[in-house]
Amino acid sequence: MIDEISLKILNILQEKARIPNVEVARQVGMAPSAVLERIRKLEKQGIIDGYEVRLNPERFARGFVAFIFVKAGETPGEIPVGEMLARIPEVQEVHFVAGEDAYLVKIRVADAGELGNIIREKIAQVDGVLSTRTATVLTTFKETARIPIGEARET
Amino acid sequence: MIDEISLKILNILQEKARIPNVEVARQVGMAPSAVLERIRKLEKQGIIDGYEVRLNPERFARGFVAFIFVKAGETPGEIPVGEMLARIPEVQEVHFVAGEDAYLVKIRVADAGELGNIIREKIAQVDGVLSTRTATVLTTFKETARIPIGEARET
DNA sequence: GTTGAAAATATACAGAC
DNA sequence: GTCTGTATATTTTCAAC
Repeated sequence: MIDEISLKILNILQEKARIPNVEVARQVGMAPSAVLERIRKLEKQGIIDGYEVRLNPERFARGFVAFIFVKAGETPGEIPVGEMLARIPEVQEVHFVAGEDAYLVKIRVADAGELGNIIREKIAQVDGVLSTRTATVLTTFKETARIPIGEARET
Repeated sequence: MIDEISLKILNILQEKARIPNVEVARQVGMAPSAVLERIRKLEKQGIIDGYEVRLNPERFARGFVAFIFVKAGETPGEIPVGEMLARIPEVQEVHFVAGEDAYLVKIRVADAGELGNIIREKIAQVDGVLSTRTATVLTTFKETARIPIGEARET
């Protein structure tokens, strides 16, 4: 479904998404129009989901990362706790994890103080939340949304 | 350090990073050249870190997410466990978290089987790794690297 | 920051494979 | 169906203000 050339194009875009089309064409050795057509098709097929700018969190007072396990006892018929948590702007990720009826929440804030405020004022207030357990991050070694492609694992 | 106009530009780019410059200029009501100059400056200042294409993980057999707590007893003088974990391609995030001498690892794989393989063959093999505890994700409610800007929180 | 013109790039399209 | 090559439209770049 995805051939070698498209994989190469995707790899180039993963490296540097704002690269001009002609440059991509040069790197894969094809005419720009052909590359453009492929990219448009990858977008329409939903293989390319979109393009994002990556901002430096430190520069926006968002350098402090924490993961919070949120235990919830859902009440049927209401908005799921996960959706309520997702609406908090500082929250970047909300996953429901197996095994303990809990959500795992990734959050980015300025410092420990702000973290405490949000847990108390926003997370604990969500209907159905029973308890939270927080793990604050001291050092980040890797943080990317990139997925390795090229080993012919396409579906 | 960042004024209203640059914030607006960043918000537009966060919405849709591959938008043409002239379109950004239209939206902020300035000349394209001025917008370009601002963007270049934001890039040089490291406020804009880069641009990324967002690929659909499902289409690359990477729809299964898990978080793994990796307990480690570091041996001084060697490569930190966190760095070794970061080198595993399927691993998207590695954080050292406070309180339990443990790393929190986010990983994307095809399925539970592949997860088991990687834990056994790659993670458990890293020098200094003592034990792992895995939480597999059943549902993801939110997953973004976007940080809310605009509330004048800039540093 | 703006304008305006030159250069580069993106897009659409016709024809070859 | 995908590629190349060409034309046309749009955007980027850069100098002058």
